[in-house]
Amino acid sequence: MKERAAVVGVAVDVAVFALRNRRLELLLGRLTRAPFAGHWALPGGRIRGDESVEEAAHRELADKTGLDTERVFVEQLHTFSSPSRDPASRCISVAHLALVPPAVTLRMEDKYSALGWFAFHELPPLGFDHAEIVAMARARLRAKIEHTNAAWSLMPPTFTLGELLDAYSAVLERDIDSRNFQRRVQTLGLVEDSGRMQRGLAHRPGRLFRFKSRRPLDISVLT
Amino acid sequence: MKERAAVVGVAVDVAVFALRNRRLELLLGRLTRAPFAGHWALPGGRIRGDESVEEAAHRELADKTGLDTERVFVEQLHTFSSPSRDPASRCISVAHLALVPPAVTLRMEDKYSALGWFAFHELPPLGFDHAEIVAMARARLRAKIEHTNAAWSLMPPTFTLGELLDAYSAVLERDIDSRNFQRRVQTLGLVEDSGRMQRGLAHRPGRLFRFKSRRPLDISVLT
DNA sequence: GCAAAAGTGTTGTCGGTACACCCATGC
DNA sequence: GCATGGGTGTACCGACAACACTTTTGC
Repeated sequence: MKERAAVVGVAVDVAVFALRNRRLELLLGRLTRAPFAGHWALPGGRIRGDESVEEAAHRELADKTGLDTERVFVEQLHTFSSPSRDPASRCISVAHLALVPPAVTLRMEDKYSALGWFAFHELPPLGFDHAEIVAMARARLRAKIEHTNAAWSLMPPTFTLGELLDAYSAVLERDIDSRNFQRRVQTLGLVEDSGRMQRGLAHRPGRLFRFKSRRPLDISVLT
Repeated sequence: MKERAAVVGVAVDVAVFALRNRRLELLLGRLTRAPFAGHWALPGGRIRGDESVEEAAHRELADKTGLDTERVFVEQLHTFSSPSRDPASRCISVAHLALVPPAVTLRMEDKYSALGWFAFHELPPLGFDHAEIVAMARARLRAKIEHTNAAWSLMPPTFTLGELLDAYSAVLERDIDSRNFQRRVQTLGLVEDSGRMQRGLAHRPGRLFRFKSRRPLDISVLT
């Protein structure tokens, strides 16, 4: 092999997070092909000749979830490039972080024998170096939630402030004072009252809000 | 071309920053080979078969500056992958951010006809998409300086608190109250008095400090 | 003495945290 | 009534910005 022209494959892998059952869940597929056939892994695959890695990540996500580019938060995370990370062939992976709303219908492909959501604290063993990718994605998610409005992407179209708090609380894994949280979100002026309320609960119903804009902002809802 | 097995080259490019002449400067090389022969560009090149992109970035840096891995801050920045970014061949670039101390002796290679430091606000036109890389590196640098102790890597072995302030001030491009800055750095307890003082200046000499540890920390010296 | 940068002390203000308290719904 | 979560008001407290003031050098 000529040193200066190493043959290297380029793939993308996407850590897709959603809030389901009031906890953080991650999307995984069960691989059908070697290496790591039978193992669970992040959705991903080789990039094509005419697309950037971002386009490849969006394509992967659209293939699996049917979600279009507009409704999903996707951000490049890190490029993993250890020469030994793929035992079958030299292949680097440009890992991405994606955040999607709770209601998503999955679509299978022949590359996977199964596709499903896993509670973040109950993940199966993962193929390749995906455990490392997941750890970094988790850390990045925490940082994004703390310092930006990335939680927007995890919410359905309308939600109560209590549900928004649940999102923050699930990602940060700590309790947040709901009273201070409410005030803070309201005074930031980034949500607007949808005019509707929750119904049919055994407690005082909350107002249903929606985001004024889905635009990403470097605004911390916390401190 | 088969869609699933696109032939893609993988390169690294490194945005190397240093503080020289009390301002922020960037290391550039003048390319000798097409495309963009004669243009200035970030130091970089293809990765080899047996190394990760981080190792390739460190190798580039060692080749150009002689600095070893211990004395340099290097961090992956972003992977640039537009199919049209290199007009000669499909090649993605894993861009890195590097911070080095002021006293560095450069070493030329045949890949470049010149190698030198440029004041950040007086950069020449750059080849490839390196202007975009530089912009992102600059933004990342600002964020690192604000939220971590990354400035450590820009300082010589000993320095006065005034010089440390100059570093922050040059990167953030704003004035900082030197009195509050002093107190803050001292009370953080991350520097220690070297016992020596500045000499030969037309004003009160400052104490020379050194960092207790070069370890990267997520500690903000500012607010 | 004067200029310039190194340091120290003090004060006011802003923002977050903690928490007491009331409201609305189903059962 | 009771349980549960929604929502409002307020007081304390610490961190930081602002700035007055002193110190130490070279000329």
